[in-house]
Amino acid sequence: MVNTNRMAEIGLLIGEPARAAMLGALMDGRALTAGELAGVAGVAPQTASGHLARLAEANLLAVERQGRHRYHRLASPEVAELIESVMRIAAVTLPDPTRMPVTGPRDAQMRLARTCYDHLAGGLGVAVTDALVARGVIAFDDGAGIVTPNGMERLAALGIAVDAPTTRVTRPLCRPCLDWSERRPHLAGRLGAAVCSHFIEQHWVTRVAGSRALHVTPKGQQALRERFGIAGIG
Amino acid sequence: MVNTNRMAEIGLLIGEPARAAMLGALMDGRALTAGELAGVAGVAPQTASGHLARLAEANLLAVERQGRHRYHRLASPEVAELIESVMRIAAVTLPDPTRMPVTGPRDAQMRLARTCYDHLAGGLGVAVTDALVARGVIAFDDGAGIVTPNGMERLAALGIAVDAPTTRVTRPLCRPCLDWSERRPHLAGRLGAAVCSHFIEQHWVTRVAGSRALHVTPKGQQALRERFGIAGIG
DNA sequence: GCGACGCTACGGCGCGGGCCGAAGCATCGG
DNA sequence: CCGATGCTTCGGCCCGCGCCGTAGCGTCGC
Repeated sequence: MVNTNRMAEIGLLIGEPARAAMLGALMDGRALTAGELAGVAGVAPQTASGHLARLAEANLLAVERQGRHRYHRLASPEVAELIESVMRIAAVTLPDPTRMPVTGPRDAQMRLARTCYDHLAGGLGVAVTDALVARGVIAFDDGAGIVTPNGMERLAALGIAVDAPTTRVTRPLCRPCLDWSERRPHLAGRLGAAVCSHFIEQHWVTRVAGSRALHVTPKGQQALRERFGIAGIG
Repeated sequence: MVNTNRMAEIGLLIGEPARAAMLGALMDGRALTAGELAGVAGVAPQTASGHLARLAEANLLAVERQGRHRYHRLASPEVAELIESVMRIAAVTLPDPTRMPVTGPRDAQMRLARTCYDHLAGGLGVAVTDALVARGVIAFDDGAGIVTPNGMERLAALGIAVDAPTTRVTRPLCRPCLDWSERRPHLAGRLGAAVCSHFIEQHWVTRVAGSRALHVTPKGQQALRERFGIAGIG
């Protein structure tokens, strides 16, 4: 039997506004310093330090020191999936509709294009996913995803290479990820990460400082039109 | 942007031993009374009542009154997935290995066969899943699952019918579920639920009172051998 | 109607933990 | 070497909340 006390510990770690904000900020998959995380959480550095120590001690975060900075990132894709589950519930089961989050320009940009741990999400993520489905690269069978027999070749033709399976328990190659803004599945898993990396390497998108939002460059808009038949993003 | 405060609320609800125990107990998909849940959590009825009210108010639980009893169940499959995510992290990232759960006879039975929300898990769940893969009914492509083109016919031949897609956002038909004891994926989703229902209706398995564990009947052992080529379970 | 039972509402106790100020350690720049 | 910066440790304040005792409300059996 899974220890329910251990479950409660996990919940308690998420169940504090400052820590929840930190975990949410780390959902872009990058590593942030303790100071930056203190900023997003809106607490003093000492407070943040304590929170981060607890999160790291529980193996939810991985810490790496570089000079006088300490970089923190989510310990594993499994932790990202956990946070994602929480976000999905948080977005859907609002007991009081009046508490809906405020929508501003930053919110709009997030909805248009952003990262979700290590893959594309928002309008861009869904559009790219739809395009890959339409082109017969991947298929979503009612909530589960697969790569079609010759899908890998077509991906290679697009210049997208997927890492060989890691030695550990294999992480899903092609996983659907239902996110809060679009309420529709988009491409996640190892393939989703590869696509996202490719978009960034080609400078089709750039990260917006201090946010999970992505900016689609003119070069990216051109690539989206010509290679994926997508217009009107960015 | 997803409200991080709302995220913290969700975490806080899980982050209390009594509530975590209740949510864990409800992972078998059945509805339990407030009194039963108080027993599971090891707290007085008044305390349990307060917890359940909070969980219901946050839409994590659905409540149904029947006479002088109040039956509580997880509000949705999404909530079950959330709890499952927490369990997965709880089982994997033990900071202190000495805190591993005690293994007893009850634990052994749980590992052999149990329900996971609404589908089969444990050794039985994995064995049945493997058998369905070997018979070409379903396929798991590196973590994502699909039903093969003629898989539905073969399922119908086995007497297993899957409900027509619900009107709401479709729940995955064939989803892999990685659980804590086997560390291997087993069949979940609507199809997993249909398989589990079929096993129970045919009296191949029976629920063990007060537990998520399942008992495999002699009739069930025969069916497993003849129809799925599975031996040595139960 | 009456008692038993399941559950809920209220009040008060006590503990855990979040918060920041002050101080202490490392690291970098000059 | 010295100051600035990033981060952590310690200590004390205080709020939140989990807990149960008591009491109240609805439902069932007789």
